[in-house]
Amino acid sequence: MLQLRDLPNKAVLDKFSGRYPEADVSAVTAFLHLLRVATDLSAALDSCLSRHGLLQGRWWVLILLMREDQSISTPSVLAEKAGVSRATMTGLIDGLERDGLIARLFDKEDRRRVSIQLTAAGQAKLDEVMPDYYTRLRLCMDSVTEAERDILNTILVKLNAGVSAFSIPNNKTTGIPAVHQAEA
Amino acid sequence: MLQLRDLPNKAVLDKFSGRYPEADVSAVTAFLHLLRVATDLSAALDSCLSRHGLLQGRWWVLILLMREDQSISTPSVLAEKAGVSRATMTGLIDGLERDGLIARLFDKEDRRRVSIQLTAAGQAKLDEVMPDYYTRLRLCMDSVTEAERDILNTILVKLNAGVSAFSIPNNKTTGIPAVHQAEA
DNA sequence: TTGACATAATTAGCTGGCTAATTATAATCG
DNA sequence: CGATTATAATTAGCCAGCTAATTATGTCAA
Repeated sequence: MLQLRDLPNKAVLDKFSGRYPEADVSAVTAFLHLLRVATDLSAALDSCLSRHGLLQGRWWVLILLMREDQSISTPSVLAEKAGVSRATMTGLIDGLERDGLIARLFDKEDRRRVSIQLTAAGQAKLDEVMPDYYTRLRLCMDSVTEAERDILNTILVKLNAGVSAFSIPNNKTTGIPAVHQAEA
Repeated sequence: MLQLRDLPNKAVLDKFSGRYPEADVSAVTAFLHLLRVATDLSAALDSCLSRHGLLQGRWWVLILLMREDQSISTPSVLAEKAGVSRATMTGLIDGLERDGLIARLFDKEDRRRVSIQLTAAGQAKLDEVMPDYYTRLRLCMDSVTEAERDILNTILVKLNAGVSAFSIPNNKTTGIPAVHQAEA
């Protein structure tokens, strides 16, 4: 994700909105601000996890396993739930297996399948990481009131619905007939 | 950034907050929701830009140049403002130069320095991309009211201040004496 | 029953980020 | 002056994602 160190100030916004009348200044400001803070939060989370020898991808796999009964799942399901490709999940599992945090269990019934199970060491790692993560997150969000959290969620739902606007064909500005974009 | 496809539901949150009393459920929910939506917005922006042959890094360099008088800057300043390393900026500039969107100008005074200038083709590319971007962004944010945008910004400022909580040493949960962490 | 297709996981190779090392040049101080 | 230090950009090589291809296995219908 883009690391926006230098958000536009008033003068820059005026310059751009002068040249591009399509610009909605408060929308641009809020959008860039959101991306910027989310990137910083993500980096901060990484720095917290790395103290425990984890990164977001591997940490999330452990969490997904702990959510399951018996702490068991499969690579393809984990890939889907973590939002990464199966190839990437294979790599994450390789690393976690090497560290003894998860184990591969080969399926006798269907030999294409592999089950992934959290080991005792993996659970112990979570029991070390999660209290630290939760404590820091609580502190991070401390000044955001419950009312603000509710409104934030409301806004995020709206934004999530709006994401599709970025994929809708726009023949006016691209000059490409919409029919061609629809084919792509 | 983590691609959280599967946010925790009530049952999962209860399970985790039962085992880890440090968890603040509404904080966790809002935090993950924010990261999730920001990731989706970032990916959507990429898909918009890629229709014009750009990605976020290269697009942002063009914007940073257009902000400047004469549309000129230097690799090190651009790296700082874009939040990437100088090495990465060298690569971005290589690509943009190859496509003729920017030009390297060698400084006669100080031969270590290189200036980077937006070319006419680069400005033309922005004039093609920005209206499309702004139009889509306006649509994306359409249902978020001005009042909500204000509150969002307020919340983001608070979260930004809270980011440091992730880097504060926490000797209770890590078991590592704070003095050692401070040295690291 | 066997050929075509489907599915699961992995491997191979690409990309864009990073850090550390390198090259070139300038500035400073004994 | 000339050695040391500082600065700017680049190169080299690492890592974590990705897609596409591969391997292995299972399913189904002619």
